[in-house]
Amino acid sequence: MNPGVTSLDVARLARVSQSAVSRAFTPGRSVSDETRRRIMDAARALGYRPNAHARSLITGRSRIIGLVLSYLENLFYPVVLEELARRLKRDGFHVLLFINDNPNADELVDEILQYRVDGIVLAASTLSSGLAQQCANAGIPVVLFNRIMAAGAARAVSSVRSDNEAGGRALAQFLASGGHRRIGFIAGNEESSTNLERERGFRDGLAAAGQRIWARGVGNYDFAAARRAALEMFARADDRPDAVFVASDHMAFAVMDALRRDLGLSIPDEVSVVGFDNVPQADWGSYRLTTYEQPVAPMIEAAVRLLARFLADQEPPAAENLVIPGSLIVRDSARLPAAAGAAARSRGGRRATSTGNRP
Amino acid sequence: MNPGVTSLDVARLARVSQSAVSRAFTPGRSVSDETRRRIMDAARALGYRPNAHARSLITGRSRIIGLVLSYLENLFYPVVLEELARRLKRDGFHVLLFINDNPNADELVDEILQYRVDGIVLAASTLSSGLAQQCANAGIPVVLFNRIMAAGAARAVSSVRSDNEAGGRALAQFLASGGHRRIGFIAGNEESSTNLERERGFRDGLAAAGQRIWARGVGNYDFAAARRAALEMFARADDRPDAVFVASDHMAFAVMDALRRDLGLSIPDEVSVVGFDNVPQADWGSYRLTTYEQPVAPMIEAAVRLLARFLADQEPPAAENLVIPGSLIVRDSARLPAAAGAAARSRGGRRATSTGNRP
DNA sequence: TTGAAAGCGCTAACAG
DNA sequence: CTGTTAGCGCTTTCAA
Repeated sequence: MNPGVTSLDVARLARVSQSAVSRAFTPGRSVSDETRRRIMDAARALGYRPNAHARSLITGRSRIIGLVLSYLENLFYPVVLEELARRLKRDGFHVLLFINDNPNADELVDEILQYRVDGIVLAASTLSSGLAQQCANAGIPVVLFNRIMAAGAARAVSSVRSDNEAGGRALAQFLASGGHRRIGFIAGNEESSTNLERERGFRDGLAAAGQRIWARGVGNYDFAAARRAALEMFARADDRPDAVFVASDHMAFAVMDALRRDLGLSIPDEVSVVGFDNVPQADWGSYRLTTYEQPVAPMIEAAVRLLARFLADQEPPAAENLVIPGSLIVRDSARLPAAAGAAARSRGGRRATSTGNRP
Repeated sequence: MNPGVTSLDVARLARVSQSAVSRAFTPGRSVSDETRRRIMDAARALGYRPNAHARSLITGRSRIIGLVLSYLENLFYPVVLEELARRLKRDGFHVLLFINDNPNADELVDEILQYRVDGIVLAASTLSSGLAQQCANAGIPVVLFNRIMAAGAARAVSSVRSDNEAGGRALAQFLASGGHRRIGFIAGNEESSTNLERERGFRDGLAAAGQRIWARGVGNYDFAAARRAALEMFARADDRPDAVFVASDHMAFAVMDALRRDLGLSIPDEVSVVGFDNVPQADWGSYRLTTYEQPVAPMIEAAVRLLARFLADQEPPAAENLVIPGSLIVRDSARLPAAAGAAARSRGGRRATSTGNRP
């Protein structure tokens, strides 16, 4: 037990001043080897650890980053969370979690601000932009992850996202060149920037191939809703889509299950399905989902750098809206373009970057 | 912008003392309505929020709970995380995340202790018990979630887990009465308490039916390793298991995919598969996994109460090791006992509690 | 109910 | 390199 061992206790035991103890525990401050040793011995004997709250009170930095999420069932978010926590740990930061699915949450702002987090990563695609704005106004750096501010909102907020439009376009082109002629789309949350961009890119891509969306449903980024949308879209046996782009992998799994189990359709022989995100499950044997990858690690890296820039600069730097290129991940859930077919089928899965190839 | 608005600023604007401001922001402290109104107006005008670090410095409580996890790919952990964060939020606590897969992590202890968390939930099944012990020694309440201390370790640490043994037993009994005679087992991490208990229960259940484990593999709670274990276990086409219990759902998905896709086996006609956890994906159409549920919400509730008791008491209460009963969730991945077969097959899924039935 | 004063544990100036 | 001093923003006695 060491209830409340303070730096002063350590100082006394080591027969040095309190400041010496502080220095010994602050990397980069100069202390003689001998003094440091005495201090560390004393600290160990007493079980002393610096109090992060007291430190943050005076330094003005908490070394805590707030992460705001709305739900975790879609594995994309746990992946983001894990990646972010690991990345921040390297820089000595920690993640304080805020889970909130209430779109307009004033009290959430209060909570975040009370902890004096050094920055916020907002990865809840359905949360109002107002939250980000309020935090930014309070002087806290905010990075929107996998989303952008609603139109017209202030430009003090940065964002990192993957290239949703290019992804939608690549998927459209892939389906079109695969010979599909009745291509459906199942949307996520229709107001979300992710869905808007993916759908726009998809429409553009189809248009370039002389096609348009043949059928459209809304899944709201929800498993059950996506299932219902798919069932409805494929209800009429005579005039079905021959392919669907589902706006997230998580919904795509629901769609694949519905198509196969409820409707007895074979994928990709009777219908092709493609998704977006490339979550780990997309590679699972039951799905082998062709999808567009969101490169989480580079996105996190970019977000952390944005935050770091804020913390380093006196003046808040201008907001940036970063777009990280992703890549098309070809697996087995969609019929392949004729040319690529034979070649790719014999390999396990293929990656084709929309902005050039990666090894 | 409100860089550093303090309670003193608010006090001056509201023409009251700093203490009055403090009281106004502390639920349950007495302030006159008039004074409170003036203070709140001033606070709003200034954009003031109390500084949680300063508060914690003097109260000795941070209202932060540390959650230690090792990885999130198994959806069980995101579910736990989300449930815990939501539950704690109700009591005004927040979750500080520590992701760590290094089994013996002294510096992790340092990090946790520096933040003066009010309690720790340790849900990393592979992390050494030493971590928990050190935190407990430092006077911080620790609750082990879904695991227990290694044998012989101190008893100052509480734990909450589901009834792994009963689960293993129920699963064994279910498979045995389903007419299976060559029953395999794929273990998780062999040192983990979860695996030990599940395996023990499973062996007991088989023994009660006059059987023993026919084949055994190790999946280490890892997707790829489980796949390999399954492939190896089923390599000899002539003498295969007719059922497998896989120690976690997450591994069970890998096993099902391997069995179906690589070996062309039909589930449950040629082989039955059962898992443990009942993660959301177990209900997905491609798997429809029969499994034993870990009742996360009650487990979290129990964990939070344990923590609350610590915080309320002066003397740390005696450690408790709580076991929360779970239930068998019958779906379609395993052949049913003959009697139950016809009845259950026509419904979507069945729940049979090991300690009596639930609606 | 309210205010004045003290101090939580630490770091940052500044001298030496 | 080291110590002294002051004070981060808050809550808490204690008196009034």
